[in-house]
Amino acid sequence: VRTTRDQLVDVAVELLDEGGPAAVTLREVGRRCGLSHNAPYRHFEDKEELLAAVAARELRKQARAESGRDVRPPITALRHRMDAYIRWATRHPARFKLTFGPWSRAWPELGEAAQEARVVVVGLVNAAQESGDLPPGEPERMAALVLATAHGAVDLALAGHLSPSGRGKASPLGLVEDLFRALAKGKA
Amino acid sequence: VRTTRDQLVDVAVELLDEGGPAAVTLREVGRRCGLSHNAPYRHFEDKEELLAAVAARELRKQARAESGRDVRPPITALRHRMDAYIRWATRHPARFKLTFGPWSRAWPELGEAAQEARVVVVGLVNAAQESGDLPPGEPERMAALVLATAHGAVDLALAGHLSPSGRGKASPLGLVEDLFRALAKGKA
DNA sequence: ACCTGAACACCGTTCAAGT
DNA sequence: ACCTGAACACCGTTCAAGT
Repeated sequence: VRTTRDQLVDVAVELLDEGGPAAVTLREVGRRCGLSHNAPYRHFEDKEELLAAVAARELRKQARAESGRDVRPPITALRHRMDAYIRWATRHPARFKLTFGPWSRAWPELGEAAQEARVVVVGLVNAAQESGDLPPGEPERMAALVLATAHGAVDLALAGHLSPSGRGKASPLGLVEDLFRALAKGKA
Repeated sequence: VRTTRDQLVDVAVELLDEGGPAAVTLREVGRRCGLSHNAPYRHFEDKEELLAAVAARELRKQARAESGRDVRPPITALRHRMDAYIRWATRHPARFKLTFGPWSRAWPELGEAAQEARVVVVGLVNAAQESGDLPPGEPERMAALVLATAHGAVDLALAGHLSPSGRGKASPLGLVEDLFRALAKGKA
């Protein structure tokens, strides 16, 4: 079903991609939907709630993308998952930044989307441990380490702060692979 | 010297800490300095340049904090450095978020501050390699891995997305220590 | 339940003018 | 060189009113 609410979220993403966070305006969102300048208030408490809905939907979409592929070995599936995350952030930096933006309240919908993304990674880490590609240890914690590295690497890369000097130039995915190597050696 | 420009940056940080990014307003910054509502335009091109000045100053201050301590062994000094970074971000989330916010132009001052922070970490990684606490390998790249993990861990923690489930609960510093352990085992 | 139009208080930015 | 005051175009939000 394509509700007016969904359309408002669509237009918000459109504006976000076009002109960055500053371009997302309740009034313009209303106008692009052919409604009055404050029609959005019939569907969202305020601007922050619209932005939270955008963030939750995009993060959930990302979490479910490419999760159907059942690649072997599991460590490769895990690498593909983190590669998808990094490519998503690189391709849609404004959406990525919004997703982890500063919220003045807690948004359950967004928290659930984040958990959904986390659960997928924990499952892949678990499988990689069973196949012997990753050492034993609490999967939740190891997944957090993998996610933190991928997330931080791509965030620093977007800011242009990921060692732009010539030697030892690092890509976000390259750093994740470095982490996998370090973890794998630890198991031997 | 305490120039008017410095005072404007001070007030901007004050507003940022008080009410988040939305509270930082050129007009209010002017007012709090006892000037007219658009006096800031005599010192900054536009709002973004003021924010970039704030970000650059805060990041540089962070990079230089606790860099004088000469702790042994070097791996401990490196851990202290990352701990300082994590505590800074946790204590001043709005400054941290602003520092890595989305800029429409490149700000050399900010880039230099980031490089300054990076150089410190590269030096500590190098020392830890020489003392045998970290395995050999390009120091720039290993430093990028360490920084990415710390940065991503604290960013996820601020968003409340760092495995808030009971078991395997991870703190940003705990994840950095996990990384050190994985790297150290690799050297043997 | 959803929408409109006027209204209020605010903001970024520009401009003519002052010292 | 630095500052002021008026002005313009915009925005988030509220409210009375319509269907």
